[in-house]
Amino acid sequence: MGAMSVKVRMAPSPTGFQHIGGVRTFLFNWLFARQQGGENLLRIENTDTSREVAEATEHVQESLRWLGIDWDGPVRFQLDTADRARDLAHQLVAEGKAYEDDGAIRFRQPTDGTVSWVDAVRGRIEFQNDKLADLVIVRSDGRPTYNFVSPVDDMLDGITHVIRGEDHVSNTPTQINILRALGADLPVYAHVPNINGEDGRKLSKRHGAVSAAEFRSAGYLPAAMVNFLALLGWSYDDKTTIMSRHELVERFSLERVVRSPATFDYKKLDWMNGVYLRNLEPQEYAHDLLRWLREQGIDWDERTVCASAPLVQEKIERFGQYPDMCRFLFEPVSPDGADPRICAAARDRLATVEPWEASRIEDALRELAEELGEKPRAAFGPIRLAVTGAKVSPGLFESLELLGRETSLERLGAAAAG
RNA sequence: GGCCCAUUCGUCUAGUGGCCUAGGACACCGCCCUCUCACGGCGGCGGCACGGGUUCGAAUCCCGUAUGGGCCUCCA
Repeated sequence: MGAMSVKVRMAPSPTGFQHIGGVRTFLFNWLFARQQGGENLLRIENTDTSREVAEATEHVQESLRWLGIDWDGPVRFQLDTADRARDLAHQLVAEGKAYEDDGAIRFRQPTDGTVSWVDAVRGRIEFQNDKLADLVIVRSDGRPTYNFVSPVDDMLDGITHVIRGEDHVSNTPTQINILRALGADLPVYAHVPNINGEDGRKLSKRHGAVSAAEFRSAGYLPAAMVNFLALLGWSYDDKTTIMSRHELVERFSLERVVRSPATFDYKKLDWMNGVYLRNLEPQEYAHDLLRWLREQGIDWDERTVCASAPLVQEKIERFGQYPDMCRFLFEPVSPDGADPRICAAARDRLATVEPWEASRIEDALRELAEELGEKPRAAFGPIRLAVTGAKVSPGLFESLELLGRETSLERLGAAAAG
């Protein structure tokens, strides 16, 4: 047969929410597996089977599904191999490669020489064996520990490439020694850099959104998230930034993953999401927007939402900005501060516009502005305020058309009276 | 404290000894467009952490220092 095929794994901890940094690491696993035509497993690193774990597990899957990061075969659980790991630990004891200590079992590290490996992203890394502590591999209560089960599972699953966060670099020499003691082949290790907040510390709540779910409810598109995340610690060349999922799969390589940690740039994500939003077909944009609104529990009229979609497509970079921008189409507004004189004149002029469509409305209002001796900018401001209740809105004429003559005149009238 | 890792514009990065008076993108600033906000166009600001080597030549190689991070749990 051909060369051994690639098999990687995504190994989340069931913590209740999926950190975006973890997602990035999973994305690298996924990109690598898909590009190599290999397998990508999902293995939950659980140590118990509580209801919380079950919910967290479901949450992880939901986040990955949202982003289109799929996995092969059933979801695996670290706990499932606990018995097997325990047996292997006893085998190591029998062979003198581990020993009992206060009821626990400790792995006996080699006392001299070095352990090293050629990391697929960081190059050669070497540790002195005598600096490695004898690791507890089975607790006194019989539960195997993470740093034992993890390599054991990798061995059992036939993992060829361990792609994980750089915080595992220090665990690697011990895991390698364990694998060797077990007589297993070593996988290729690839330690990818961390993602930090602006202060150089681990990305956390105080920096902004951190979980996949938060980005979802803020109105980011999966394709934009994937593109952005892929570029955090990896690049294709010196000028390409917008890449489709397909292009990413085609171009990804571990060799081009950088070694230094990256800072999460929310503004760049916003920009990129805007690019993706603007590139959507109008139909698709309206559809995605509507779906997002429904996910948020906002039940604004579907036809109006769809009709307003083209008005905002070039104006917002996240769906989360839509409600504030278009609320006036669905809820009453308060026209505080709108110049009564202009609003009254606009109401009178608009009353006879026929038919009620943007271009006619525009003609009428421009004429009016000229008659009033006002610059368009000065004349339209009060009208916008009266009709949309805000200083920023979609195009004024289109907004008026969408709102309808009746409501528009009402609002103008209210502002004229106020 | 010990071990390991990292260090190019504010941010993500290109760069693997001469193509670099260091390129791109985001952000920022200015101008243009313009009914607001955006979009788009044009221009600008801005960086090789520091110090020693090696070399005809260093962002690129070596050593040291500084700074930041990770691990050192019967956590994962």
